[in-house]
Amino acid sequence: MAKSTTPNKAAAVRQRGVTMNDVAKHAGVSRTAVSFVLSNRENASISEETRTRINDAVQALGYRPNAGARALASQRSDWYGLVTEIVTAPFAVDIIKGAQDQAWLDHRFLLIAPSDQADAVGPNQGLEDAAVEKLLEQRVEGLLYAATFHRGVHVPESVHEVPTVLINCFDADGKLPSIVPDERAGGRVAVERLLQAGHSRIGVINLDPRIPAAVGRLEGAREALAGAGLELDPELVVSGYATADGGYEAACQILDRYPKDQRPTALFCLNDRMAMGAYDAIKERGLTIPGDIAVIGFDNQELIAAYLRPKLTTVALPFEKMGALGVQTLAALTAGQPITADQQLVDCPLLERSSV
Amino acid sequence: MAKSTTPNKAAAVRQRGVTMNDVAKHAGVSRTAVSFVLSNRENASISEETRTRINDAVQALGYRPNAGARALASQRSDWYGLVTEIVTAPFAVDIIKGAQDQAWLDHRFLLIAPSDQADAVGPNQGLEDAAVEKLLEQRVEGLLYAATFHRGVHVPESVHEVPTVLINCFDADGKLPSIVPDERAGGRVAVERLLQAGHSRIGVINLDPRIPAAVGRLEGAREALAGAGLELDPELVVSGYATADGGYEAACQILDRYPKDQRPTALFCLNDRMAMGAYDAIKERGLTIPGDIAVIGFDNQELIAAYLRPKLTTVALPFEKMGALGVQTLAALTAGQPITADQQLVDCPLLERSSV
DNA sequence: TTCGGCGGGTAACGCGCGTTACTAAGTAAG
DNA sequence: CTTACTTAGTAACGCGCGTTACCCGCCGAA
Repeated sequence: MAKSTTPNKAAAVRQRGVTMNDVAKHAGVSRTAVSFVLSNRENASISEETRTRINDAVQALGYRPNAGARALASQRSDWYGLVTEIVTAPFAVDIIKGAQDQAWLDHRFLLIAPSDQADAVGPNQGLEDAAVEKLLEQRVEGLLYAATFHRGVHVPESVHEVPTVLINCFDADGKLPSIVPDERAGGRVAVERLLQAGHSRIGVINLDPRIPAAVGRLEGAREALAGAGLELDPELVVSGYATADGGYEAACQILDRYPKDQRPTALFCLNDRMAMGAYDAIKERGLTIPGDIAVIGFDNQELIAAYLRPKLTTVALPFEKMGALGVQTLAALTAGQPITADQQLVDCPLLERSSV
Repeated sequence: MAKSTTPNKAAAVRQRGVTMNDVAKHAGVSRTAVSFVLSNRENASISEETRTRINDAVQALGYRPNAGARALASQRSDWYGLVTEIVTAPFAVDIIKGAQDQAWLDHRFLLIAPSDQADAVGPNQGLEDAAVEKLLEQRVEGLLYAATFHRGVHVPESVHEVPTVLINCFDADGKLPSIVPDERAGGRVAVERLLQAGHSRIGVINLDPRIPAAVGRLEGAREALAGAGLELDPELVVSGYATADGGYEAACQILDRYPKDQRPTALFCLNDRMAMGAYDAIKERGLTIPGDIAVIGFDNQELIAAYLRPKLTTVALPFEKMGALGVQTLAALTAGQPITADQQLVDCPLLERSSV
């Protein structure tokens, strides 16, 4: 095939890398000694002199340990598997970042495999099972299972063979530990912020009321209002599609329904995309943000929130933190901590920008 | 530590998984036979009967091959390494998706390691080298190196130990093959679209003129105009920060500089964030999109382009395709194809929405 | 002198699997 | 009846490393 003379060393002869044995010979010691030094065992007695001889040999030969062989011999791979639809539908990528960073700190590797939960009945049916299977073949020590949006999920059977933690979703069968955003506290903090800014008549642009996010955030809003001695006016809550268009329409409804002096002075949009649409509705009516109407969002989709004009004050979904926490939890489990099915709630911090 | 009685099988006794030997015993044959069957070797002669006996045993015992051991014995890992800052700054996540999908098809695994090119002088100095080192310890057969935005990069020395392909960036030292978007063709197609819609006076909101994306896209715009017998009026090209604010200001300049009848009727924004700002400037002046001013963007940042109102017509950066192509190219290299330093250009398709 | 302990190592087994001999029985050709 | 060739398999080595059991020489104590 390769007729050109351009060298491709790596492929031409898959050159035997330098092994521990080579190092041992070079240093004039046994391979065992090398092993002891490299994994600096406490109770091994190697003189300082040979120790440096060995280290020198490692340097000289450019020795690089073979992780696979080590895994085989030591019966531990230092790998976690992350199976997620985020690979196919990147919305919550920061989960990967958080998990990756934490894993890196813990000297572990993340094997990322694609899932496709979203249309598990579609053509990709089985992809997920296959992914888990592949990960188990790699002898991962634990599994992380992450979703793009907060919801209940059914996981493949085989995840139970190994410690598993769910991220941004929870086990519909109630057996596995999970890590999810504290939607309720987030909703509370959002509305409290509006109250604090002097608003008392607050419109809510709601998501599909059946999803956990909507339930939690709305509940939080209610709590915040209650804390100020107010109640949530059901008339001020309008649901819409979770898009800019949906937000636009919902905002139009709310804004046009009342005479000027009864109009809400603030909108709590349950996600940033809807806030984006609400912006248009508000501007279209010649109103200013936050002067006439304050807007607060949810999700902190950077691309929207940070680039809207004025920049959108919003509640952030703690993807990165959830990812990190997932790895930490998994580390505890693989270390032998008993597996329970509890949910860890992670705070959704308020991000102050300029729309309130 | 674990005082609770909740079981944690996986950690309690790291139970020896069932091995090929177990399967062999169960089927009453030698391990070799099992190996032959499982890797269904052509030239091995195993009777149909024992073949099914073995397969049955595999099923019965729930045997799962140990990928690590296989890699060790066969001297091939089936792993590619992907080192990228995308993990830390997710903008071009779709590269990962494309690569992942293709790898999956090729029965290979992607080991994703973080880089931090962006601030390679910062606290993460060395992260990248460490990442490559770790990947090599895992005996990856090839490396993918991806950047979040199109530019020249310097790669760690050790990548040369193994076939390597750059994605969305190119080797500043001119040694490695790379895969980059065809910015020029993209710029051309964008402006051609505007010309086709009848616009001849086109304003350009430019990026920092030094980056490859700006150079290419502008060049393409120039070509398109030349194709229509027009020239690019330098006065109509305004550079700004690559943000919504930058786009807003640049658009203001262009729109306010001319009397109504000399005003450009279309804006080519070199990225979607700037287009987002341009939208505001246009709407603020009581103008409509695309009625009074047509707008076309670049990048296809879904979160912006698909949610702006009207939805933004834009040129897509082919992240996913580049990722896939990266894996394919790597596959060819690891198969022995000679390594050359050429760049593969990938088309940037026009995405028609509603702003033209 | 003998015994035990200690510092400084090493031989050798096994991790789970791919692979290359090699064997043993059956069959066909000479 | 040999010889040769196929069919159906197996024994055994090695991949690179962790780990356990053991060994050897030396020194101080009994």
